[in-house]
Amino acid sequence: MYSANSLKAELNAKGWRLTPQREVILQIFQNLPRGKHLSADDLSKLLEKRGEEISLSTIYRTLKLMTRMGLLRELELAEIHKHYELNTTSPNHHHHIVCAQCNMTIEFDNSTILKQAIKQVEKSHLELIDCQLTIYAVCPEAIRKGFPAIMSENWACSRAKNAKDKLEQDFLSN
Amino acid sequence: MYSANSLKAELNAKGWRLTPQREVILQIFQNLPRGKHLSADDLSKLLEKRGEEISLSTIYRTLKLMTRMGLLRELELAEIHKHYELNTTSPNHHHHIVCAQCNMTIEFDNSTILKQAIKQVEKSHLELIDCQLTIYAVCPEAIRKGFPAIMSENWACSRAKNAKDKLEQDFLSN
DNA sequence: TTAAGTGCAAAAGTTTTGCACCAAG
DNA sequence: CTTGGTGCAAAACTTTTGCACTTAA
Repeated sequence: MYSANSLKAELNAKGWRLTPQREVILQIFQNLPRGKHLSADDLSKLLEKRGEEISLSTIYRTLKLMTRMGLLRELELAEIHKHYELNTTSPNHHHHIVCAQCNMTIEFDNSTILKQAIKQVEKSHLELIDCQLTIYAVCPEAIRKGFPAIMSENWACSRAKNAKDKLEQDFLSN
Repeated sequence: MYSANSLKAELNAKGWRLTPQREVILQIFQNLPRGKHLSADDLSKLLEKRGEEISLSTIYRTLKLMTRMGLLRELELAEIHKHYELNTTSPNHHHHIVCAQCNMTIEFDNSTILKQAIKQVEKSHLELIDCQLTIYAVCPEAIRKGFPAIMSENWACSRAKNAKDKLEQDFLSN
């Protein structure tokens, strides 16, 4: 977990500055319940709700910066746009399964994957920042309903709906 | 490799139709050299160059459809927008390493990853469509130049530049 | 002090959609 | 025939940028 001080140190070492905006944003991600990700827009709305509004441009710039620094991971789940979460090593490092039909997302742990990533990166003489295994699959409900067609474009299985409700209930509306 | 006939069968089974546009698009992906990916826009330009223009809306709709069908894989590499390639099982199934600094992309094979994905999917009672391990790393040149800061926003290491030139030379301009 | 960071508004892209027409099955 | 697909143009979004003003170091 990053303190404001270590963030400052890391930024300053590169000629960058610690600003209140950057501190707040990192804090939000640090307090995000496991398994929740935020898009630029989610983050903006959340900040607004908390009365700490930060301009969208700054949000975009900060997300990009922190991703490049290796502090955040950029998730590309399903067709929804980019989401971010904290980039942590063990014990929270995890991967995702996404339903190709309804975008439902499940997290899972798997230490073998990280080991393989380390192996590959060493082979290419690179420095590892993050690795994400994204599995695209179809959930049983979607299969039953006749994947991959038949259903309307914005059909979502009940699991996906629950997950979405749960996200809002857990986090965005408090 | 999909023939026009098997594509037709798969589409028809779901109440969809085989159109010349869909056939051409699938064919393009089938003939794409290994390691090349196309964005919607690349595909559009390529088709135009070949004199088989297809409207951008149709391209977007087709890419989405084929991804949902499991025919294409949607790649989310670096900060560049979505790219697509054929979704193949062995021997062409592969994964990507992306430089967080310059977006250079390297492909690699690793059969362990697919095995892990199958394990995870079975555990959740899902049906596998695709799995992609994306490794974010920093290339040596970027490290030397002082990653993650100092360099300008659109700095790219020489490897990235070469890779980009190579793509154009290999494929887009012929 | 001074260079980096922010917010705003505008611009640049990318992706989606409504609708009339076309064509596959 | 009938229903799904296409192309076009417009709309909707998301993300980036130029610029004047702040502010961290």
